[in-house]
Amino acid sequence: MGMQIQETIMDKNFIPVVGGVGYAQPSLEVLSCATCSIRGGCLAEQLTIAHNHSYQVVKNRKVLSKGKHIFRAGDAAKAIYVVSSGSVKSYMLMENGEEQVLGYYLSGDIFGLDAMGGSSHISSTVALEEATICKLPLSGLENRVLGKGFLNMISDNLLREKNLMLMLARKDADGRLASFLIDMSKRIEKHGHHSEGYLVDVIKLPMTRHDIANYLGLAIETVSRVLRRFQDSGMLDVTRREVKIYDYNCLLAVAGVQVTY
Amino acid sequence: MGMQIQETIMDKNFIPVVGGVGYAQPSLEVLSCATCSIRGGCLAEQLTIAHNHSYQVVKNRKVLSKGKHIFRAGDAAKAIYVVSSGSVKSYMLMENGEEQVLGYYLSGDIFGLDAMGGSSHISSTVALEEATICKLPLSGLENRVLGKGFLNMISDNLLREKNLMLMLARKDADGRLASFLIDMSKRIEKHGHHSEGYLVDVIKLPMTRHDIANYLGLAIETVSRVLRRFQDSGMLDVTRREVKIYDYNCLLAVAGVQVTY
DNA sequence: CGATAAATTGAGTTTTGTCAATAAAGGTGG
DNA sequence: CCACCTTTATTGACAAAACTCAATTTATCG
Repeated sequence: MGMQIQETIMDKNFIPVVGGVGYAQPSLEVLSCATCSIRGGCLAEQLTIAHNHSYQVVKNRKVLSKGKHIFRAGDAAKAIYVVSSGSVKSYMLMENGEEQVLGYYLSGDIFGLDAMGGSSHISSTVALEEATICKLPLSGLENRVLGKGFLNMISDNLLREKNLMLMLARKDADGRLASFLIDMSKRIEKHGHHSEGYLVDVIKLPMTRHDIANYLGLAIETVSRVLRRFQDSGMLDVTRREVKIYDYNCLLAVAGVQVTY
Repeated sequence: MGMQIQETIMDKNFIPVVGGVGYAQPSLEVLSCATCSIRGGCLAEQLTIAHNHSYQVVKNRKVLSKGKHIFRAGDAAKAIYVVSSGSVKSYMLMENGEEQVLGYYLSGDIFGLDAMGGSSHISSTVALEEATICKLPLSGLENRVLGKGFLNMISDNLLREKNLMLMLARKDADGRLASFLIDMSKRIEKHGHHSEGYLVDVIKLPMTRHDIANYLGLAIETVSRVLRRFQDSGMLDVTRREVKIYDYNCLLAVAGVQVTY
């Protein structure tokens, strides 16, 4: 692909590296695209697949420690981010200071689309654990050409939102937890961290019960109790953040309807 | 604006008309852009503002009677629709045959974005009353240029979804109903159907209690009871589909937090 | 005008939230 | 490395919110 990739300092948090294979500059802070584990190809290339070659693609990659923000609501930013490893939480702060969790992004997920159209982000994003984040500066998103990857990204986003809406509008606490666990399990599996070949699917939840409850519109006590009930039924085992799923089909049944294409 | 507007038959439901002023062909079925009451300019123009003039803009407008579908889930369609008058309901049918209402679109609202990325719509849209719908065929959405209007559209959509999510995750029945009424009131007002200068804001709900309940994730009896309670408190009057709002500020207080820029 | 659909209202049950106490884990500094 | 403190999670008892079932009234449509 005859794409121009250039070293450019974008901001003090994200240190740019040369993309492609063979130019890795390994360090604790800066990683190259060569070590990227994202499957299905690099988003930056997809985003510019129908590109007229007059723009430059800059890829920045950084390791953020737990609790560090990628961006905050109000930040003027026209960029899209990709989780290369670890996990992040997207949330909004309301007038009363309360927080509403909007979603979680795991390895391979794309986030930061809420800045489109507006000049600044409406939500904030924070690392839930040590995470590697790729920043794709999209200055001048206007007047750019839509690649297939871009449309798929918007489409995936819409589908995920519809699923969440469905969950909040139609499901009880059991259904919400089951849906949540299935979603997490699927997404972890998708990106290669799944223990294939085993009967037991073990997932590690990167967020607190408080965050799960907030996201699902439940009280944290309800989250605890439902997980306890799931465990008592033999469907799974929970030990704090670690969940061992024994009966995936049963979990699917409890979750009820899902939205898919 | 040097835009090419051409008469082209797109499908049997939507009969194309010549855009601009002076070429109206009034009939019960076909209306021209000249009679369009959408404020803030035509979307078709905004969508192609940075256009390279090699594509053609086709505008189709049609009056649909109550219960008629604009599109159904699975329909292969790359188009965006605008409500010129009346109202429509967006919903999904789940495996068990149950319906989930995703949203309502009133005069001036844009819908049909769920087809982006995928080759077909994931939701269905039906007229709640007699409605005039403009169809903007966007064949070859890929490789088109993003105008500011397009980005704003996506941005507005995101904001509305965040608000719904917030409502379903954090608000009780009272909050949901209050938010819903405020949202409807605002959107009716925005497009000029508001009784300006009066102390009483009268809105006509185009959907059934069943649809409201479904959308808000409540039982229809709860919707009835909450509206009754609102009426007893003197905040508003409800007579079936007609709502007279006496104390907008009180309604705002009950609704609680809202998401805005 | 009658039949069907939509909306209201009441009674009782279920689900979920709130308050409170306790236990376990993780982090910090001596 | 351990003790301490803070955060996170669990569990129980009770209260509040919302749902279901059922009956009735009121519109709407043919």
